Amino acid sequence: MPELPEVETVRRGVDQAFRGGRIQAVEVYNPRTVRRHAPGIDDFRQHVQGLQITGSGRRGKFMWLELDDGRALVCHLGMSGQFLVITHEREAHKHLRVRLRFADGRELWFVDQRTFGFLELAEMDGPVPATLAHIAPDVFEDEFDADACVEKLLRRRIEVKKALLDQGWISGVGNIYADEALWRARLRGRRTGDSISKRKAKELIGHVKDVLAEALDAGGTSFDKLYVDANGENGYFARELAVYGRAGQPCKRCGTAIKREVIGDRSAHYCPKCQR
DNA sequence: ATGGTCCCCTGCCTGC
DNA sequence: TGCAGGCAGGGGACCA
Repeated sequence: MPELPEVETVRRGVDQAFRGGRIQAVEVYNPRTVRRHAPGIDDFRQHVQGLQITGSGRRGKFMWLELDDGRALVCHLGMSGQFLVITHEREAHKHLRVRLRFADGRELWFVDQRTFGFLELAEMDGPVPATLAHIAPDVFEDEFDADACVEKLLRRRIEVKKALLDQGWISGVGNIYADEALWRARLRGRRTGDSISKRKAKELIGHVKDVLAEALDAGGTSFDKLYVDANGENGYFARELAVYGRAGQPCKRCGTAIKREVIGDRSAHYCPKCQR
């Protein structure tokens, strides 16, 4: 579910609440959530408990908590993952998968309905965890190279929409913001990378950055209870969406009815008149 | 390396 | 009312 703006909003909330905190105990309620930790649940618990959170980071839709043993607790929210800061005792959430108990009595809950999310322990490899080597920098990172990105897109034969969802090219963009950036660029997601002009490709990258930044300012996009920030609050970008989820409604630029199609097994929303 | 297919899950909504 | 099918914001394993 969550894309870069939502993950960044969550990261900020968790960082603010728990930077400097010490993890006293770890409880894993669903083994699937730590499936990427090969040595298993017990090993995961033993290695995480007792550690202090010294900071946090994010690349694309992956976030991590830096630990005082030099490693990182890497987290991906998948389609429905949430981190909730728990300050007062309350009944466990139905989809609580992992509970981190802190020395001061507070808790950090990893709640995840669909269990596509995961937590894993990773060594740091420079600025990012080693397990994220295959994930490209996102548009807000210093390492992000817009010109190289454009050149790469122009050589790709897949649809631009698919390329935007490829985390090895640009990370952090998911189905919502891919559609929104394409609409802003007046570009059909069906077009292949090698069929567009360099100018259009540059424009698209600019719109990706803009839409992600605006969504982050609004605290992300919430359609339902599956995305809330670490304090349980909604984001407000849904009202700004131009095409995502608006099939049949008028284009905010030209009034033509927005259409929905399927590209790469995912729904794609676009204006048939002003996107070419 | 690149591109395509299929799978992992749970819950909600629609139509028969 | 019940049930099947479609759909949902993601990533990765595996294949050609």
